[in-house]
Amino acid sequence: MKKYENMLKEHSLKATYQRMSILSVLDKMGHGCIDEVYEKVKETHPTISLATVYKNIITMVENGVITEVPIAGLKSKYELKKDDHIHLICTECGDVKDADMDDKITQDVSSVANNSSFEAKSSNVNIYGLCKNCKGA
Amino acid sequence: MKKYENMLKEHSLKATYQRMSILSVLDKMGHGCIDEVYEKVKETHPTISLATVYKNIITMVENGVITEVPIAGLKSKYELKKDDHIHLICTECGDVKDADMDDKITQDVSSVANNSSFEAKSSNVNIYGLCKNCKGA
DNA sequence: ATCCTTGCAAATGATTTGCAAGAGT
DNA sequence: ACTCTTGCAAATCATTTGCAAGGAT
Repeated sequence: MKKYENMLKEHSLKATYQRMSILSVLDKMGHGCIDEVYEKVKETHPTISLATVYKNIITMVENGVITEVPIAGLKSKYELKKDDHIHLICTECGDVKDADMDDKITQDVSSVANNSSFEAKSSNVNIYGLCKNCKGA
Repeated sequence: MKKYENMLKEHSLKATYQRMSILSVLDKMGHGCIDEVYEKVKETHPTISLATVYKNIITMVENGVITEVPIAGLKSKYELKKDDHIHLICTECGDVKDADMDDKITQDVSSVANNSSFEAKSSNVNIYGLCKNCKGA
C-alpha cells in the first residue's frame, strides 16, 4: 500500500484508504471501467459509495495519477498512468492488453503532429480485433 | 444527396431523409458528437427528434457507414467511415483534425498486433495536444 | 485546527424503449 | 403490401451535486 500512498502524495493528493484501494484494484486488473472498479473495491471495503469512486477517479485523472482509456462501443476504462503504449482491444470479449510502443511509432507519431503544427502532449493507440482466446471461437 | 443514399443502400439500409441529413452534416463537420449532429440537422429538418438521431447513429455504426471516435474527457464523436487515420485532438478547444497514417505506422501497428497473436481489424490513433490556434493563447 | 474527503440521497443529464402513425422499397 | 423508421413521451441508466460527519495532514 505504501506504493499507492506515494503515488498520491507525489501528486499532492491525500492518501485515503478509498483512493489507495482504487489504485490497488486498477493495478491488479490492468484496466477497468468505473463500475468494475466499484465492484472490486467493495470486496475489501464494502461501505465505499459509487459516488466516491466517481469523484476519486475524476480527481486522479485530473492529477495525472491514472489515465482514461476511451474505447469505441464501451465505457471508458482507466489504468495507472504509464508511458504511452498500445492497447489491443478485443471486440469480442472486451479484454484490453498493453503492448509497447516502439521508437519508430513514437517518432512517426511526433512527426505527424509536427507536420500539422500541432503541439503533441500524449497519444493513444488502440488496435481493435480478436484476442488470442476469441480467435478460435 | 445521391451520395449519401448510395452509402446507405450499399449497406442495405433504407435511405431516409433523416439518415441522409445526418450523413451530410457529418460530412460537412468532419467530426461531431450526437447533440452537435442533432442541432445541425434541426436547422434543415426542424422536426427530427433526438431519439431518431441516437437510433440512426447506432444503426449506421453497426452497419459500417460511420465510425465512432472515442475521446478522453469528451463524448464520443462520429465521422463518415474512411481508411484508418490519425486524429489530432486539441485538449483546449476540442477540435479534431485528421492526418494520414503513413505506411510506416500502418506496418508497425500490424507487426505489434502479430507479435501478440492478436488479429487486428482496425486501429485508432489519437494524439492529444494543442492545435495551431490554441498554441498561441 | 484546518481543509479535504466520505457516504448518502436527491437532482440532473444521457440514453433507451414502447408504441401508433408514416415513409421507403 | 410489407417492413422498417419516425417522433413523442415515459422509463431507465449514468453521472453529478449538496451537505453533515469523519479523516488526513
